[in-house]
Amino acid sequence: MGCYSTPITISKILNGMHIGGVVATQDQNEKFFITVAWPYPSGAMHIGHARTYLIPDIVARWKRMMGYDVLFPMGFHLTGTPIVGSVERIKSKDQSYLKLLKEVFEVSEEDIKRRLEDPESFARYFIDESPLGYKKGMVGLSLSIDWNRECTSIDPQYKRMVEWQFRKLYEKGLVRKGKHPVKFCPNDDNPVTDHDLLEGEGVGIAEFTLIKYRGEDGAIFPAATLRPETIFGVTNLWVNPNVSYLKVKVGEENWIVSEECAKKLPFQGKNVSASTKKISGGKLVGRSATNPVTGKAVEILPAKFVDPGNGTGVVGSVPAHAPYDYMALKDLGSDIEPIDVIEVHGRGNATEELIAELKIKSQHSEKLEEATKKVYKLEFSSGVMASNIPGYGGKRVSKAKDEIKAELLENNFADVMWEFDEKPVQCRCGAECVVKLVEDQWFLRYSDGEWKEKVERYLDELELIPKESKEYFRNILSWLEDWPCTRKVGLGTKLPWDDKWIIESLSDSTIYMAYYTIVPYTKEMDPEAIDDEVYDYILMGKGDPKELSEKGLDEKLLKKARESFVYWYPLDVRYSANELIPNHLTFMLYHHLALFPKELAPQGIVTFGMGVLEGRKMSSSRGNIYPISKAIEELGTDGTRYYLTCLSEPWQDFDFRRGQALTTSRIIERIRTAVKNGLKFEPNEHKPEWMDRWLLSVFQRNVEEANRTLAIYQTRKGILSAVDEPFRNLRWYLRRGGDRIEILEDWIKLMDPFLPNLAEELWELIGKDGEVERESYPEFDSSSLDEDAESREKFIQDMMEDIAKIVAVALRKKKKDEKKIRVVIAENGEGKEWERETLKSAIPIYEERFGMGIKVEEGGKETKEPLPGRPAIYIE
RNA sequence: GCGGGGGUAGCCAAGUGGUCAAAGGCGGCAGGCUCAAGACCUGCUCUCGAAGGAGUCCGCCGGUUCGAAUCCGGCCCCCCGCACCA
Repeated sequence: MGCYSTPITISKILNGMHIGGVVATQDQNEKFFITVAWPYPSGAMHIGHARTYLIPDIVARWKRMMGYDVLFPMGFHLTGTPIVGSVERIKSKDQSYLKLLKEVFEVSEEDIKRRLEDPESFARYFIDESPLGYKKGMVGLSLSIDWNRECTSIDPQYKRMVEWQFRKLYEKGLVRKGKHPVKFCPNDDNPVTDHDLLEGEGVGIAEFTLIKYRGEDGAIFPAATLRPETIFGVTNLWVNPNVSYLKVKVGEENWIVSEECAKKLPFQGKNVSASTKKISGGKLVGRSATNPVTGKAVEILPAKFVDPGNGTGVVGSVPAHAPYDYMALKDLGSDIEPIDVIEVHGRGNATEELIAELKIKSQHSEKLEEATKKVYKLEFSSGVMASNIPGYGGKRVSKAKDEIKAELLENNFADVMWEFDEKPVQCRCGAECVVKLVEDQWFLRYSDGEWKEKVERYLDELELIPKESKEYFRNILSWLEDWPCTRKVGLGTKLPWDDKWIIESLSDSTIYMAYYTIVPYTKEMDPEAIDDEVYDYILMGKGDPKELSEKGLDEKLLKKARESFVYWYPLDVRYSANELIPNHLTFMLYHHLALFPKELAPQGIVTFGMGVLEGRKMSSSRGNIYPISKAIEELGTDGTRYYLTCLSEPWQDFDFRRGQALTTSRIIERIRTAVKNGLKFEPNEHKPEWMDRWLLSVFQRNVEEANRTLAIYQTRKGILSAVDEPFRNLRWYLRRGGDRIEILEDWIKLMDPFLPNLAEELWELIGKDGEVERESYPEFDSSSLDEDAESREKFIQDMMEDIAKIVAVALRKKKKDEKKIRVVIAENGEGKEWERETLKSAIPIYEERFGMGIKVEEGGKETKEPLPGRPAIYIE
């Protein structure tokens, strides 16, 4: 297999031509600033990444040829924990990870030791050095990136900007401290993300209300519930007679909870004094406790369904609305009557009905789970509080729930604790995770009404592609809450006013597009000398560069940085994955709108669909990736570009199939061959006189379509119009006796944004100097349109199809020897001359195609009269 | 559960009221070129049909309409996101 196009790229690299990239110029043309989500270099660059970076490259190249000053930069995101985690795994000789490095990422034993045992060096390895790394992949794909702007999220100058950004937000009151429950590994003493879990991915955290029933001796039985509104219907409490309970001191109170619960409470901000006083559940049975709201005493009864590992191990019993409670009372033979506190319009008690319907016989029935869910859902969505409930009668359950809970908490009648809504949740280290309440976490206040509204309003001005994503954004805003923006571990920028925290990775990369505009200048600055005033000047135009220069910075450099920012900002289009809409892209809008005037917020967002490989999710850890280096080797640079582009539009999902890619990408070779052959043609006198006009005409239609679709970011349609269609037309033209390829120059220009290496190669081949990419992109010229020529060729093609049908039917099971085709044109048709001339020109291709002689006649005394424009066809 | 997207021929994928048996690509088949293979070129690729026609077809079921892949209602199935994580 040939690397069709790579030799040119490589020769450019050798000639020192900025490794295939393109340096942005500020020529005071119209500017176009385009960025794409920067990669996190924790492994090999694969074909999915390749498409992400290729699509904006096509647009950047097109805009450049359209005469824009284009800025298409690239940086690398190193913030966060995965790289640090990978390095840890190497140090601890994690065999499965080492295997991945060696076998999938093709890292040598030596490089693992030499380069990968430090996070920054690890990242640099996958950015610069690895043959499977990002930069080699991007260069190999001929991406026209301005590498002068390369930067990372841990460059000191970048960190200064993030510090500036956070202090600004802090001053505006948009960052504040708060509490939040998280998944936490007690063994590692660290919060865990879903990614770090052995089991329990996607498990949610549910907030239980602990209702404080006071026992006779003053000890509190905190009954855990998800339904505080049922407190009015509690008839008794449940404990499990077979488990141990502890009396522990929580703050000033004595609580009786299960042993498991006593271990969890300290993680949830409860001040718990250790206690060794065990009480068996059985011993609690028979005691009584007082309902804090109704003041009624209720008895403590035994129930085996009570799970000591969930909540407190103490449960309030609401037989009217909880199937478990109902059955447990039945099992005990108790005469306690259920108390209805929720009504569902138009039906009786849902609990009793379901128990009857599902034929549930005891508290051990498996069907109780199902019944419980149904009752809960029904009563939550369509239930109202019974009319006799003071203060809440008639209120919707969904509303009353929160109000009652708030009231209970306010009166110290209740507390809260968190539990996973599914179990088990197990850390990679094997330990069982707990819910921890992080107390001094910093939050970005995305729930802030004013801030949120700004974003919401801006959505209407923003160009969103595909436009469906606007609905998606709106939906995100409807539920987006405050975002915990700091972490204890990982790479990144320290929170400027509280340096035990590191700014979390999605929060430190919300305005980095602004940073690209100034990298060439900040690189020259001493990071120590950069303070908030410097960024106030560069990004907001405040202050005087002359005064600032006294900090030890070059005044000219400062001015240039400011000019560059002003020149390029705002961002014209942002490319990113649609899975980043719920976080990064939304945050990007928030931060821009908080820090800059609306005019400087990103103008457009294009979101990518998902990619899969051979129908399966791409996954480095499972080895299901197709590294970009391999793609370039097997398909060639332009072959890879071609296949990735025509696979689907950017926002659509795609399935990369290597086998298909191998055959599809052969088009590069076919075009090359066709052009080479086309150059050798001798003038052909049999060519119909309109053929050249035809070729120019249909080519103009391709030009129009290519420009139209690129302008709306439809690169798939774009490549079909710029590459496939002209090629198909060219082949028809040659088949029809065409002999001079007048469109060649423009066609090469047209294909350049998509297949730059092939374009350059052909450009040279046809004897042109310089580079195609410096030429102007062809623009639609309606004066070349030729309706007559187009309808003639259309007529010929339609007739060919009709003849083929008739030949197939007429000659079924017969030999075509000595048969002839006779085409009879209507003699009364106005266009009979036109028809005859057109059809006669096609005789050679018809004869070749059908292997029979063909006659074109007029009139005739056939049974069926031919219609004008619809000649009759006879096989005889 | 909530929200977003989707189900079109062997596969991928265009297609938003008639011009649709449905573009294009891949695969398959046949022919040409070639010593041969690859590449390249041409044609065929739902069923029936001795004349350009007919039938069936776009996840399933109904409806609107002279006419539905396309519009409306209901159902089934698939993918993605639901947060402290890049």
